[in-house]
Amino acid sequence: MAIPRILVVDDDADMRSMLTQFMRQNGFIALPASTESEIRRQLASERIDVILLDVMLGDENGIDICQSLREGQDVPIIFISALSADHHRMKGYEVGADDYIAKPFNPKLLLARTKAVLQRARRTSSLVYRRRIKTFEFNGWVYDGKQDEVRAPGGYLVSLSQKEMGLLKVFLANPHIPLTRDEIAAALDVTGETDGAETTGRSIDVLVGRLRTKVEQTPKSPQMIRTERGIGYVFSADVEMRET
Amino acid sequence: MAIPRILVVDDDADMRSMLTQFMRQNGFIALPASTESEIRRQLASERIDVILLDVMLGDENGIDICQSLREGQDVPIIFISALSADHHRMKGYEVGADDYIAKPFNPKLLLARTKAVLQRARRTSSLVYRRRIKTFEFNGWVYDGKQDEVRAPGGYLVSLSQKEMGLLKVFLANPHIPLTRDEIAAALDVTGETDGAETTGRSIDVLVGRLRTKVEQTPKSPQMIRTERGIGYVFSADVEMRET
DNA sequence: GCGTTCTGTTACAGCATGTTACCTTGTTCT
DNA sequence: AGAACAAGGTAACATGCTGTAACAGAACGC
Repeated sequence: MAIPRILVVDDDADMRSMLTQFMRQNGFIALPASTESEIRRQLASERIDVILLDVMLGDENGIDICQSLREGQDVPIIFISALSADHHRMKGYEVGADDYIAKPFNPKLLLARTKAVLQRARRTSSLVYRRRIKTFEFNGWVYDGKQDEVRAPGGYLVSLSQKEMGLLKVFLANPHIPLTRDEIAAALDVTGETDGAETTGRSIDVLVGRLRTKVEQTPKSPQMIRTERGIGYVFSADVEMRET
Repeated sequence: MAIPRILVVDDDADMRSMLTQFMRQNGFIALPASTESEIRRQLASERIDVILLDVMLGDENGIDICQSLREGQDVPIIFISALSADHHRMKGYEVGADDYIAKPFNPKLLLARTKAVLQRARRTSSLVYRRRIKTFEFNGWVYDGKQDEVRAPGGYLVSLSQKEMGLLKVFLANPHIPLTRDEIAAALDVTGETDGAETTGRSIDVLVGRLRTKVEQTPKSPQMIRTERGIGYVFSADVEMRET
């Protein structure tokens, strides 16, 4: 594919130029921006493949910007932030970011994540569920994004742990697409301190098993969450998404 | 038949010219294209026997293109991709590709596959079952593509392993056509890293045997999956396909 | 601080798949 | 027809992958 174009958004001039230079040295086309209006101007005039967005932009708030961009756009967004507190906020609040990196960050990690996000975007919808989509329906089940809760076919509320819920959302955002354990892990640990390549052991398997016991009628012969031997897992139910 | 005409689709100019030249040196007529609209223009104005399609086409997505081409056309398509992750996607999501090659690819392999696809196309429908076909019926048996499950004449669910299921699908897509072990192996492992010529040993035989024990009433004298001595196997039942 | 819930790790058991070896069946040549 | 050979069938084994129970540490709520 053509060279990826990255929009670097930061109101601190040093940081901005540092980032753009770094990305350029690594084979990307990096464009700087410092305010929301600049972002919009760039988006309108150029093809942009991914946005690196500092959470704290002086007056403007990165999270708000992200959400408002999401209204119309579908460009992948990676957040950068110094505050570990933001972390938690992002986790709970579904902002619509595709990934998240803490400052000071490991350059290699930033590169790895950027590439991962690009690849993902190129293929299909991104791994991360988007905020504006409010509800998912599958096989009579409903995930209500507003309440962040899941209901079984009868309408009964099913309580999932955070990770289980996260995993389900990853599946819902990628129905019929086989996901590797690594991809799932990357999508779940927005925090992931580890370098890209590593495996977390069998934790994904166990998590999948736990989710199956809660959402599959017969966990022993799963209908929705299928195993792809040697590859990973696929969510094989048709998923309907609604915004209302 | 006349000289085969190949449409080489890649947005990277170097890659495109490399591929077209290579194919020309090997006796094909190669036509370049870089966008979906170019593909459609070529298809409309020329006879095209096979399309080599890069999965990643900058803005446009090869997989989407493939699917949309499939709506109207039946031209064989061979995917080319650098990402081994795409692999998995293609496997799960039944895209309608006829074959798949990883980049960097072995030129000999590319040639072999292209020729194989051409021959196949000359015979009948391609080896790969198409996603839009939802259901196959044969001898009272039903393969339900939506659930990806198989039911015996009484309506009983029969559990097949992934490979067994894959093999069955290959047969269903090619009823009455003798398939060599190589063809079957190629259709099953979309991964096929091995060079074209090799045999995988007896694994196909064993797999056929296993499938027979599950779907043949009398596995000892198989009715549907017949052996063609010195050649391979034929699925000799009439298959009815439905989309609903 | 203390119990509860969540999450990751480990270990073991059970499949799925490929390989090998031996047997059966079919073919070919005298 | 019979011997010699080739090709396919399949049981038995080997291996690697997955499911899951059980444990331990971490996170959380009160």
